[in-house]
Amino acid sequence: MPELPEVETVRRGLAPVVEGAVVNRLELRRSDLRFPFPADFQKAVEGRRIVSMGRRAKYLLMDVEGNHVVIMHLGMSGSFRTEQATKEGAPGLFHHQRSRLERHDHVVLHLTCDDGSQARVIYNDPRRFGFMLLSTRTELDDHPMFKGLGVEPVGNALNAEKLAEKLTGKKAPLKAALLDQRVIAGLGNIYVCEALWRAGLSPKRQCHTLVKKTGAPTMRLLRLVDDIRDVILEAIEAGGSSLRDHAQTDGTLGYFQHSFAAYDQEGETCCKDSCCGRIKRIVQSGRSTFYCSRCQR
DNA sequence: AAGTGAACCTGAAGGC
DNA sequence: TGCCTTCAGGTTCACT
Repeated sequence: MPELPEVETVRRGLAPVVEGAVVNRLELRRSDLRFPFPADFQKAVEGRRIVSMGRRAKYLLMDVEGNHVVIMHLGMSGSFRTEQATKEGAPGLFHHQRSRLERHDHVVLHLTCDDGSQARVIYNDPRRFGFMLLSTRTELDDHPMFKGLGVEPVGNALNAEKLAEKLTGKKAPLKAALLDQRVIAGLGNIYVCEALWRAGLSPKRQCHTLVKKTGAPTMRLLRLVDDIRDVILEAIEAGGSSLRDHAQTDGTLGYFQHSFAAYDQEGETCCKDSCCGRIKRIVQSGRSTFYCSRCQR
């Protein structure tokens, strides 16, 4: 479930539970996900207070007292859920309120929250493309995972001039460039398809055609930047997209999937104003692209 | 150098 | 029912 809006939704779900909480125990139920867990993972986290839960692109960043930062990525199928004991319940009751752990629950954070209640934060990931790594606040920007990462698609970081720079001279299809995390960090297959549909741009169009000879962005690139920003903000607002599993840590579903105009809409009529084309599915560098060949040029 | 495709891993869905 | 194939929100690595 992991493009930027889904990761941001997870961050917002986790923050109120984990911020200010002390990690009593970090339970690792296997030795690795995509990568082995850091050797000193438990030592860095156990007994310490969690300062904040942040995000960069599709990465979750958990700041722990003592300068450590846990870098977390959800891969394709990673999700978090939280369980909290009610404050009213006697401490002993908590044990009975907990659900059983399920298949693919790989990591459990046992917490004492800042209001004194007990909680568990459980990471589940069937495909194990996700990972957890350790860094420090001071070294974070130099971490190989973040070095070379592009700008965030929302806020002031993304602007047409900067994007034009990245696309100049590139013959690659637009779809591939927008998926490239070194260009813009946080977009994935869904939101690239949606942004291109909104901007009326073909995913097959070559990147350099959106840049003037002078290196300045074309009108169409300006439009694309706005559409990227809009679609990401709307998706965050909707709590992300829930496809095969839950997007939110309390088990509720995001609902942006009901707003898809292109993604996973193969065969549907294009709902752009006066366009009555059909959404097609093609494959680009091994991944599905959904678009309307009538209005996306 | 840049661009495409396979690989990593499991589960769900569809066809026969 | 079961078996087989295909596909999935990501990233990296090995080939043209």
